[in-house]
Amino acid sequence: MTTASTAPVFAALGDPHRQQLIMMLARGGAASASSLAPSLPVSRQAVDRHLRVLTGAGLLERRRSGRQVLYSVRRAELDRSADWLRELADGWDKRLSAIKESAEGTGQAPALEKNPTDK
Amino acid sequence: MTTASTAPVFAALGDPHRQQLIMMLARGGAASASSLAPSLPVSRQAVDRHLRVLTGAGLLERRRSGRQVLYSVRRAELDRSADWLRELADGWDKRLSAIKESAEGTGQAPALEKNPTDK
DNA sequence: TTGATCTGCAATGAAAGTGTTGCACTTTGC
DNA sequence: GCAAAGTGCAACACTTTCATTGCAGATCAA
Repeated sequence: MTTASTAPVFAALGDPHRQQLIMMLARGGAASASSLAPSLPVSRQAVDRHLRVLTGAGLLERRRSGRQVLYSVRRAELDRSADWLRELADGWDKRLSAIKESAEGTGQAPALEKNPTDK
Repeated sequence: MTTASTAPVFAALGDPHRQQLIMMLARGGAASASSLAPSLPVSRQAVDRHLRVLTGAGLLERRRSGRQVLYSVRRAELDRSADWLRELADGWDKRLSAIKESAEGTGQAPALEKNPTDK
């Protein structure tokens, strides 16, 4: 399964400035740190560091174009993380269904209160 | 639109231990910090703090049951974050389509290189 | 009431993240 | 070559996060 490999992606998306940057890139197309910086209340260097964090998480792509470096969105990684969330939610849904069924069968409160890890 | 309100959720999901905890809760049902702690290589207090972070992000629900406190998954918040990701990916897709269309019309490389924020 | 179990909270320290400034380097156009 | 524009990187301060230990308080069963 998709274990903890999505953690860096979520960590990267966990910063408001980085969210803003990736939204700007998704809507406006590829852009450089210098061109994005004026839209944020931080320095050009700080923006570049954020973009590198996003790139490191696999969410962005870097490529050189003349004297500037352009960042653009990598959709695959977005999809992967969305899938992880969906699987998590579905797992929880199955759990709820199983509990409901069990409750209907026995007529009493199910194993929700039970510890999954007794030692 | 869903702006930066999902940032705390992603930040909460950005830690491997917290991912592990929420997966355990989704699969095993509600549980307390004490019962979850033996499955992780950290102390009971550390686990409780992680669970509180997840709760603060809206991902978990706390309720008292006798002498223990049980945490369980709140599906709504998972869905909200998954939606945010999907919108982001879709936005990028639309952008790509527009570029492709523009390229077909003019017969040359489109605005991918252009800065969206000129100042 | 007593003892065992579980939670709540404070203090502490190590580590990582965020943002800044300053400067060097590369590329481009004249 | 020279200047302008853009990127790369290092040092620094500040804040936050992660995890620990220790102890107090609450709850339950006998």
